[in-house]
Amino acid sequence: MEQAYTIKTLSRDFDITPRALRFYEDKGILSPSRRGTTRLYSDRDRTRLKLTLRGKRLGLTLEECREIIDMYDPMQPDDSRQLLKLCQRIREHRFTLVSKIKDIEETLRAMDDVEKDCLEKLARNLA
Amino acid sequence: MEQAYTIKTLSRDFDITPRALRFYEDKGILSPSRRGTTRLYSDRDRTRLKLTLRGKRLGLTLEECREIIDMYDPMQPDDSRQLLKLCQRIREHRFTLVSKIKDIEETLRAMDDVEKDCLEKLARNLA
DNA sequence: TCTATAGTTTACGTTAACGTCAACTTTTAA
DNA sequence: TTAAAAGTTGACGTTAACGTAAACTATAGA
Repeated sequence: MEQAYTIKTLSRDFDITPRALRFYEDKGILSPSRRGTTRLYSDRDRTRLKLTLRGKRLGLTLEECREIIDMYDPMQPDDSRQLLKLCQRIREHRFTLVSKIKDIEETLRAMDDVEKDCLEKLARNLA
Repeated sequence: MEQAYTIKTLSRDFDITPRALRFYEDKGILSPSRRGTTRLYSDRDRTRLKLTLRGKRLGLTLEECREIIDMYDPMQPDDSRQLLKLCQRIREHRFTLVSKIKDIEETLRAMDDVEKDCLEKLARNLA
């Protein structure tokens, strides 16, 4: 069954402000229905929000988040031309994500080195 | 031997504007020396810049980049107290990086699903 | 019924990360 | 020597992503 969320519960669940949720609506990321004048968020809104926040953590802008989420939204076209385009976009996106992982792994390696030096110094200090 | 880079070559090498380099200097990330009034960037500046841009790609602010880079900068203290603190910061940082990798991996999985659906639809269209 | 609590819109404020002049100096190549 | 190219310092402009305050409305519980 379709669950509906108020702006407060959703903001609590994801630890963001109501202001942010309204802002995301302005940007076309969320599109809650209304009971009277009050916003009611659907499960679809919920997952789109989740994806948005994940994208943000990875350094994407809200606009980029929206593009990608729209692109992957369940309702895919039947048009072969569009489908092919989607596949290509996926390839590109995968590429940037993989290179991001590489960035992170390089950073982790550097951190390991520093940590090693650090522990060695500590050891010498204790000796 | 110590290499020195002009603002133009450095901006070309990393594909950013001179304005950005001056801005990073304002923010305490770079500290080029001067020949007269002209900036001369060292190898240290170069690696700090590289790390900064990597941090940016991962969604860090310039301030966060600076903090982390300063923290990891070769000249580590000898004070055990400081060294221990550094180790703890490394642990925390490692944690956020690892969770970022998880975010990416989840995204990649979702992309795989979409791609699969996409290719299946394409196949049906051709049949 | 009345008040407290959520919710709404409108609008201006703020911070980060530069872009974009403008006005000036310095250096390099012809 | 002189003109073009590169560099410098202000200073103001811009965009993203909200924060914040004001002024108002709706609704739910005592």
